[in-house]
Amino acid sequence: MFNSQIPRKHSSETRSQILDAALALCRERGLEAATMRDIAKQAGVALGAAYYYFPSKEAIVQEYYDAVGDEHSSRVQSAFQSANLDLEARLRAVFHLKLEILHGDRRLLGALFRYAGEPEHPLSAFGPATRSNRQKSIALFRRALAGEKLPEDLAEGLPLLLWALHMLLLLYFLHDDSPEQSRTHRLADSAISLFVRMLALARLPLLKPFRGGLFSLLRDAGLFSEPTSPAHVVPQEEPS
Amino acid sequence: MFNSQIPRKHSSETRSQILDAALALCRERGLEAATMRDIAKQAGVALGAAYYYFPSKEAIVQEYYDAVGDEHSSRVQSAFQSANLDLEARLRAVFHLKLEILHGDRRLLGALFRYAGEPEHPLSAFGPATRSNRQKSIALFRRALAGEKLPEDLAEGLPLLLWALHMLLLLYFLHDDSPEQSRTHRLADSAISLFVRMLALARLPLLKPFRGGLFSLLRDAGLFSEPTSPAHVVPQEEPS
DNA sequence: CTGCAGTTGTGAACACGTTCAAATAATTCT
DNA sequence: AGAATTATTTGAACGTGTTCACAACTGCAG
Repeated sequence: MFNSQIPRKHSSETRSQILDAALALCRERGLEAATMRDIAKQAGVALGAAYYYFPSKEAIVQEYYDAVGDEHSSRVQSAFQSANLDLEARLRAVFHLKLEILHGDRRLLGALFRYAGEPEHPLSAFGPATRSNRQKSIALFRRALAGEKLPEDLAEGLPLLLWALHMLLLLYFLHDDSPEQSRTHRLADSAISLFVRMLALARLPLLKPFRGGLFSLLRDAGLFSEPTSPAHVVPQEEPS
Repeated sequence: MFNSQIPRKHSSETRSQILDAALALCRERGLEAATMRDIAKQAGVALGAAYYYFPSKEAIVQEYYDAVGDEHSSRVQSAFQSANLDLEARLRAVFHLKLEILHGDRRLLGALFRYAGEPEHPLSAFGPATRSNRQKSIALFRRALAGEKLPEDLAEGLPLLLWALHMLLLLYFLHDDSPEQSRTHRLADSAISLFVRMLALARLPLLKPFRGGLFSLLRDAGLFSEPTSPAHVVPQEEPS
């Protein structure tokens, strides 16, 4: 009553009925072909009800992305706890677990990049509105690198770099029509192996200036400041 | 009469009137806000006429992308001929000329990535339908690298890598709200400088296995086969 | 029970991109 | 020239995502 800041609860099961119907139809027919009217009908509600619970059609699949992120975090955590993995194995876990979760949902994933080039759009994968998701994903890579005794500059830059690599891999995943997307999995392994070997090399003092160059490049880009204050995207941020 | 294979001419000026109106309105209001009805009205034709000359709204801005590609090729060629530039200067020319052409058209550019994740879409930036454009762009980077006496693997892989880098830079460009996108320009210079220094390093035999790793990674991804036959995307290709 | 306020649900209506049958203009053929 | 064919142009109509004024329901205070 006195604060409407707290996200509304939207109780009742209607919400998940709509969500389930939407995801089922999108998985079956693809994103465009699944119309809001079909979704509402399948959920057993009127068209308007869907818009009572979700601001837009894309917001429904955004919810799916969020769920994927949570599932990914949870599975990675389990994997890291259940065994003592070295760096390469940890990275493989992060990559392959993501691909496993997404397996079979490629049609749903197409919209991931749809608004990538429109910063002001609330569903832009690189925009401010999806920041918390992004940070949660980057944190997984930071955890995979934890305890590797890296120089400070690398420790700060590599998680972001790995996340970017992971986004590129998802893009490839979407275009991969090899059976079971086996190509994407092989590509992930090759890339990780190469990454780990280069990391060993990067520790040599000989390459210090290059690391510095990469680091200041990323810093100048404003990509580091994002976690605490999104410098290059949006200024408004209430003081917590 | 006997062959309708040759792309129809679509004579008359109506076509360019529609194109001009569309680009003007999109530049002014953004892509979504410029409706086909407004475009047709501004061009002084009926709604249907726009669809007689262009298959879709997005196809109009695709035409813009094509024009940008041609303009870019032309300007790069001039720059390379007018002076004897070293590798770094050539790369700077390619990057900055592109940014110059795009300057002021960022709202038009948003759609570049819209279908990136939907391979079957005719406007997917990485799909088969836009292949010739892509190849033209990659050729520019190949030309920038020409005469650098590179090992064969690098000579084949680097143009593609630079093109990918250039796409990432465009993505940053779209999100860059610094005045005149100065941040993007600085980022380009840093990245190019870093690239050139790493290239010198990459020539050392010490790093051969890494080059090989990167090369086979790209080859496995099927990214090389694209120029002559788009292996991983689409099979149908008439024997020329 | 009655009112009443908040929540939940409805479907007509809007603007959009797109399609299409039909109308008109241009060109070619006889 | 007139006829026939093709190229261009028109605007109504379709299906879409989304909005909105309203109806129905729920829980609770009187």
